Amino acid sequence: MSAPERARKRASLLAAARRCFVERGYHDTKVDDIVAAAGVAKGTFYLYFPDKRSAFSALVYELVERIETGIVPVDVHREIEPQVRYNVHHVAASLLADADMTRILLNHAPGLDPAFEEQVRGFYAGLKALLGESLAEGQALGIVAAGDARLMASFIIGGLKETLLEHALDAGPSVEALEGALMGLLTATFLRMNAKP
Amino acid sequence: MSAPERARKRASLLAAARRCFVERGYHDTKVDDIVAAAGVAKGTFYLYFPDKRSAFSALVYELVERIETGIVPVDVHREIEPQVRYNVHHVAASLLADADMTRILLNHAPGLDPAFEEQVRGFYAGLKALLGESLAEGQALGIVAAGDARLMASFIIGGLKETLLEHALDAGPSVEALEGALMGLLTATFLRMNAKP
Amino acid sequence: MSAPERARKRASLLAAARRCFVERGYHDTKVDDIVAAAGVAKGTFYLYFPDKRSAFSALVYELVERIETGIVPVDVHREIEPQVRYNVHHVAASLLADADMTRILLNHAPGLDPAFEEQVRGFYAGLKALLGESLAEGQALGIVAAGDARLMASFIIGGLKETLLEHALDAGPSVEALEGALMGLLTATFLRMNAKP
Amino acid sequence: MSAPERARKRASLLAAARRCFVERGYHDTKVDDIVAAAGVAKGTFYLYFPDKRSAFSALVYELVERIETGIVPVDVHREIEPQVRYNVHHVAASLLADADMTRILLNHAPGLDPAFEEQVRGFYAGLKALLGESLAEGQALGIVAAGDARLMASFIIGGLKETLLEHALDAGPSVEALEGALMGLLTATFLRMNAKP
DNA sequence: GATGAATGAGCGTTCATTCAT
DNA sequence: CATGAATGAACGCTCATTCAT
Repeated sequence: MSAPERARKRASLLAAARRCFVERGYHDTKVDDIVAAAGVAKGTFYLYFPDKRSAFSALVYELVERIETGIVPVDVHREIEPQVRYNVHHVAASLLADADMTRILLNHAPGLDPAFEEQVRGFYAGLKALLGESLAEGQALGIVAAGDARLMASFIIGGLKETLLEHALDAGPSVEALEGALMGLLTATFLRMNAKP
Repeated sequence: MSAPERARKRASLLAAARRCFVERGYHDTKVDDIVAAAGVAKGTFYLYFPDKRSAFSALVYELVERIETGIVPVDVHREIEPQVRYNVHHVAASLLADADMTRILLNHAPGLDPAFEEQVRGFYAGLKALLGESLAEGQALGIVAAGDARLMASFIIGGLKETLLEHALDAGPSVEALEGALMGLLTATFLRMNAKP
Repeated sequence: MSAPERARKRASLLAAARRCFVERGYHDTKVDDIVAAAGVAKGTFYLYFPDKRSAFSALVYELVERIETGIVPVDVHREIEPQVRYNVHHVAASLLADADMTRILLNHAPGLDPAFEEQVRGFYAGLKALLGESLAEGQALGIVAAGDARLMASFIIGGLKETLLEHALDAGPSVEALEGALMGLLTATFLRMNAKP
Repeated sequence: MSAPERARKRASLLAAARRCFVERGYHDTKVDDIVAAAGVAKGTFYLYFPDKRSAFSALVYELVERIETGIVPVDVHREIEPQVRYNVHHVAASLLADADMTRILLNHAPGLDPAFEEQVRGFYAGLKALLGESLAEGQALGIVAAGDARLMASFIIGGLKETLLEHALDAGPSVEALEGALMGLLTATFLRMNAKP
């Protein structure tokens, strides 16, 4: 079997797994459900994943990767607003393009088991560090509200998680509208982007 | 068995359950663990709870109740800052007085099963509605930043969840310090409390 | 459940397991077979044994213990023949009283897994050491044929294993007859018991 | 594929299988292990053997054949000692040249399953019959100790199995030394070869 | 012939729940 | 009420075997 063929098969299994995890959560999804959804025999699952946990982990990892690689650290010497807007857009679009996985990442992933929680927490920690640095720089330039930058970063990440999850769960207005609203919220509160360096 | 005696036993079982859930998470906690921790026989558990899920649910409900009943809707015609500070204090103190349960409520509770998720979501929805109304009133009075009040409420709730969870997980500085920092963050961003009605 | 009651139940499970192991061998005996033979539910098995292997091990251990504790080291300063006869009788009777277990000990036990093999080999090693010492003493007294006593001990143990297993498998003549024949064989070959110290 | 080519491939598969069975035992050797060791694909195995059992069986059969065909019935009218020595040498050398297979034949083979056990028992039965006849003849000539010749044959076979297995397991002294010791043991006990017909 | 992906029956073990004492 | 032995459905994972390429 050629490598891309194998990859395609793996992806199809992963897609089936995603559907199941989304519908029933991790613990209520049986390997039998996944293979039934994928239309293969049980043993086939284990040709592509060492165990059930790995399939779940792969799904989360995929999403995390996609988000992380797309984020650009804000360069405070260039115009701020478009950069922030881009990052908000990237994160929101990544998550909302895949509302199912958002639910999984934000809702089911924590509390699975310590090792797994670590993976997810690491992801957030990375985001927070990145954002925290940008905020600190911005504060030095007077374009970000004063205060503990690390705390602010956590607060913002939390705010984004909550609003995006809500959107993913309730299928709210368009992504564009949500992004606009979030940008408005950020500029009205944390960012003073009319201030010039 | 007298009613209070029964209540005491139930509480002791619940306490044991909490310890277990905190240490191992819901799925890795066996009923055997709980009864062992409580020092009773296995059957006894089922005299007080119809099943394992109910015990977990009761723990969450307890915490949710405690928080909800203590929140005071902000009366915008009186001085804002102490009221907000009180609510922040109440929520933070409730959660952090019980870092274990915070972890459970914020980390393990979602994704358990649809019915349970509903319970937790309902709790947050209530908080957001309450906060959203207050924010809207505040905006009318010019003491809250402009923008979609409901979105703002979700964002703030999300920010609080994230920062409080982080605190519960990492055992950060004192509750008082955290509260102070959060108040600073809120007043620097969402609230314009120096504006007078 | 009282201790003896529990012991009785365990013994009944063990008896069922023995029947199954004897009929089908270790690997072809399923836990389902054992519990069916014992007339209990599957879970019950695991109340008495941590796993399938342990039940098997317990059976072998039981027999090994019974044999080992009954063996008396030959005191060469007292009359030899009755002591040897007693030991032969003890071993033969122990094994043949329980032809099933003999089959298991001599046929199925080796080759199960390294840890288990060790247990069985240790048992034989003990027997050989004991016998070897007696033979060496006997040689010093001129009542045992000359030669490498350790090798002789192994040879005799092997001979006993083979003849007793054959007897267990083919249900030969009475135990008494077999014992008599074996004594005859030993006195005609290894032992010179008419020689006096 | 030419017949010898096919035979060579089969032999290579068998060699790989032997290595695996020796290292891990029958049940812990997977067909995957064998084909990996042989460097062929899984399906190939089934072109040469109908199933896993057959490969094992073939290995045992090979050894059994080699031993059986080399044994010479003792002609009591010619000098006994060299003939016995030759047979002891042949059996010992066959087994010990291949300590691995000895372990398999003597340790793992029994207890695999009833059909297989039959094969191995048949082999021993043949040896015993052959030996028993020789012993009986020898007794008639006064050069073998008196007693039940069949029992004696079993005893001797058992003794040889045990000592040879021990040697295979513990890697004792040289084959020659062991053979010498065994001959000494046999002549000191069962055989009176100095007696002349 | 050779390959190796796919199969699916099968099994050991777990654990929430029940109920006779 | 309390107990804890018993239950049995359920599940993750294995691996000998098959068969389309």
